[in-house]
Amino acid sequence: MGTTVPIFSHSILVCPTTVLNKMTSTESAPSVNGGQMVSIAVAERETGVGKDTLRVWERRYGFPRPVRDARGDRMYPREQIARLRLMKRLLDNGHRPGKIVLATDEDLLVLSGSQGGQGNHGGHSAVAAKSARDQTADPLPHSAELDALRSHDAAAFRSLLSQQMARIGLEQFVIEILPRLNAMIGNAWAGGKLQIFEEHLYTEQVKALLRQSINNLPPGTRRPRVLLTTVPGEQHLIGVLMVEALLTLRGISAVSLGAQTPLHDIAAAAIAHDVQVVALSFSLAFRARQLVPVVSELRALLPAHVRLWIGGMGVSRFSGNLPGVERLVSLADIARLVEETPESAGQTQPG
Amino acid sequence: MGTTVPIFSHSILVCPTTVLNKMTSTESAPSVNGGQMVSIAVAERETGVGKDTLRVWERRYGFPRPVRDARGDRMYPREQIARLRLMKRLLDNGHRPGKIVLATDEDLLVLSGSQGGQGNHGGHSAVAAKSARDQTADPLPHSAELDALRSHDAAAFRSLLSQQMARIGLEQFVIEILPRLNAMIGNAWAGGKLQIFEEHLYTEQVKALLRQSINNLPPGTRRPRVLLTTVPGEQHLIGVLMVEALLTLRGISAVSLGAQTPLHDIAAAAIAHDVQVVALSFSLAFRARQLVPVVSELRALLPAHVRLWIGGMGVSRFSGNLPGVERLVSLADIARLVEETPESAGQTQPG
DNA sequence: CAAGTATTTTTGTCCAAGACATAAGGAGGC
DNA sequence: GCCTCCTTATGTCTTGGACAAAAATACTTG
Repeated sequence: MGTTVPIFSHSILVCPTTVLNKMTSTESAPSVNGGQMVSIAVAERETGVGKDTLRVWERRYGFPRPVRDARGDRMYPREQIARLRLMKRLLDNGHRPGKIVLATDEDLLVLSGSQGGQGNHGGHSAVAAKSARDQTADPLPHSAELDALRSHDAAAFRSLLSQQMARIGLEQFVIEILPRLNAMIGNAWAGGKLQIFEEHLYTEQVKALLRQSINNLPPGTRRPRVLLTTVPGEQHLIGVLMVEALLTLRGISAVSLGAQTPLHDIAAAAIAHDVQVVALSFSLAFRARQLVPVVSELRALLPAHVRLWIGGMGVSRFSGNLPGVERLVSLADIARLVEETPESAGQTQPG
Repeated sequence: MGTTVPIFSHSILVCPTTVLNKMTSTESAPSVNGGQMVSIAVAERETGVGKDTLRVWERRYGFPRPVRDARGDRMYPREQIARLRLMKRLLDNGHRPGKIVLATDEDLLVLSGSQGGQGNHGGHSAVAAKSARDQTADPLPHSAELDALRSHDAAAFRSLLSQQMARIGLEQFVIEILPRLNAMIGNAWAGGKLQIFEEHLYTEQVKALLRQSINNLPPGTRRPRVLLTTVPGEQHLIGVLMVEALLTLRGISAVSLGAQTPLHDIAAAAIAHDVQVVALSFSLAFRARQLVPVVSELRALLPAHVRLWIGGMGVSRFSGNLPGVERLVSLADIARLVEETPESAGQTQPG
């Protein structure tokens, strides 16, 4: 998912890290102890907050404050898990743990409901939270798509998308409708108005529709050959699919490697597949600070004659320029970039 | 990916756990240091062996033996990562770390090549390994598909798959060809005969083909309604897609939430979508130790009337039974499970 | 010798407290 | 308003020790 997605931090692929810790018996034991305690491994899995982080929060902020079992191991009560989940969501929206641990549960709920997707980082604090309570929460534009998602009607949602696509065409659909939808879903999720599984459903349906559309197009044959993927740390593939659709629409051959290809392997693949362009997609969930170093590194690994395109919401917030790297500010830029690629000159009609 | 996939441990979406630990720069930095070092977080992601376990192995067995960066942090050379992957694979097959750390790389290859997917647990040891050396090492069956992948010809590879599917039909293709291919790719990858990006390409192509096939079928309408997804920690979606294809082939309505849905949200989705069945896919990359606890936990979260199916290579190696959970030993079992589901009785013809 | 039980070894996960680099926030200057 | 320097906040990593569950081995008994 994700290129252009305003995204929900741990939506579809949040968690994975370390691997689940403690074993099964640990999990069964809790249920014996009154039935509602979970080990630190389970807590990590259920909240998306790492074990180390859970311990350090406990040490620094005094929360969470798990009880200990006979062995001295942490056992988290369900309520703390629930609160951790809430906190995690706020963290993903730009809040800081030091601030929100002090807030009351009520404040957390208000915070999660009041603020939009991104942008408003900074000044948030427990205090700001209270003032926010006065505001009317985020108006969230009404849309048939959102209604379909909220009523869990995958077929209806899919139909709505298909109809729009049929009406305005794949290109316009990808360039105009999808970015808007992505933003809307992202906001709804961030505001707690959409559950995680509803957002998963959205992502799956859009991906399926895009893939279907791409499959129905004749395979691209024209230059430049483009390699599509995301870097490690970026799980969202929607952006890649959107670009793949636009390229294939123009008869350009695109090869997708899916998400999170190690940089070294991207470079190896670029050479093996003999592409002229490598295109990367970055969602808002991608750590902003990592963008420049990662892209620079990949640029260094790639042969000089291979162009590097980067796009997605994660790139939009970055203003600088990197030598040898081309930014895809809007999806419509693809046309321009394609024309600017020398290898394509013979076959595309500029202007 | 992954349900039934014999899979390559970190294929497409390896990482996730906690959030990527060290940053990307960690990943990029190494390339500066001679180009092939990875942090412990990355090592965990790429090998499937937990951080704690990596450290304890180093302490006890002297392997892996990472170098240290300026900060004193472990940096694993690529070769050790490759060896760890091989070891992980053997562990998943019932070997024990204390034995195989002593074996030579050659022995590891022989072991991984000589024995099939599962079954032969028990007596394996380094000694057994050596005797195995007499056997011909993993012959890696020659296949046109593998050749196409190795020559990076996505179109040719896709054609091969399409042709086979057209010849024997989607059902047989999913039940017979794909598991074999997955196993072959997994072996090739584990044996270092396939690069990461080649395996990414494989995964993407198969997923695209499956999705295309599913889209071409009429949407399922019959009971039971099935919810498909994977748990946090399991990124491989191929298994989910395979099951989705088989269900849709039978006219059964399946809803897919993609990979890594938090357990809580799986339960919420099951209720919201009013499904009779939740089906999970586990690849070999999924930590064996976590299977029982995770499944038990989800079972507890789900309403009693919702059935829980688990399948994939990650489940095959588990022999026990869990109350209220049904194992999908082979893909062909789907027919049986469907018939056994009460809600479907009115519409399916048993026996 | 088979089968079952007790004992030993192996193995993964957890804990503690500390260290440190990077991110975010804020101050100051152009 | 934008950029740079400085301070604080935060997450990840480190070491060495501990322990329970699983696996392997030894031992008993029929």
